[in-house]
Amino acid sequence: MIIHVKDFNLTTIANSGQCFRIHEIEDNVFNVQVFDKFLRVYRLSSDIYDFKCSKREVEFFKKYFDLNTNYNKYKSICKSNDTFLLKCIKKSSGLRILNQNKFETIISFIISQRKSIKAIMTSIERLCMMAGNKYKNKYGIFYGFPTASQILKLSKSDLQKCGLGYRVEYITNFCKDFVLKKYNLEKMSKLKSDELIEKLMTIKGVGIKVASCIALFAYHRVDICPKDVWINRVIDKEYGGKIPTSYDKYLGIIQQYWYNYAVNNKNTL
DNA sequence: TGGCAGGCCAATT
DNA sequence: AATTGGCCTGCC
Repeated sequence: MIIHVKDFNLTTIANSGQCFRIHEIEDNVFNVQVFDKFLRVYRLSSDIYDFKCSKREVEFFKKYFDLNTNYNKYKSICKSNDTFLLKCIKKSSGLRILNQNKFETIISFIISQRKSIKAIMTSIERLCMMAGNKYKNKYGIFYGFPTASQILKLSKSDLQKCGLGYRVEYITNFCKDFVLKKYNLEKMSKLKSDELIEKLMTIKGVGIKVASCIALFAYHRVDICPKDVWINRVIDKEYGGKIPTSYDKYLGIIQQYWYNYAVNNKNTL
């Protein structure tokens, strides 16, 4: 299915740190995995992509990639004298905040703490191979993201083989609570952003940073800004330690432009 | 090849 | 309220 879309760059998104299962396997060819779904994507030109899936699934993935949103409304919040942000936006065109699977995002960002993106990807891939559904298509063999009960079927030593370390108990704790329906992830969509963060932080192993990532990347709370070392560095060096309050409404989006610029220009920050 | 990586928690001031 | 040590492991 051919998709015409402006301001969408899958390479930038794959490296944006918000997702861990989008791989550019060769130039302009992508494997996209979202929970138990697989999508092959070909980039035909900067504005034309070929999504190899049914018409119905296209709607799912358009929502996933947030393609029904015009990002100019976010970009226009940038103050005209904020040359740093202007530069970030310019260098990060095509970036989008995904609408990710909530369960997968919670587990993934619990794993993310004190790990590099590469190490996160390795851990998640192993976890999927070990516990997820195996399926085959003409593009190869793939593994779905495991459900809570699939994760709970693994022994502690199996989980350790995924390189999860001390996070194992965080993950099994949450999976147990989840199957007991202590958390209704869909119902939590109704919470206000601060209440959502508070609720997410009741999960053991989820602090303010991980909760903010979940709120932004799975609940699409574009006002929430996860603050990692790079964002703190940007705030310190470019804004004298204080973020302009006029960005509040879309701070999560702004953060993503900052982050993308920062990690690609580590020497300048 | 040691130090660090996109934190969190519990204990301590 | 703010600071500190410990935690597991993979990666550069």
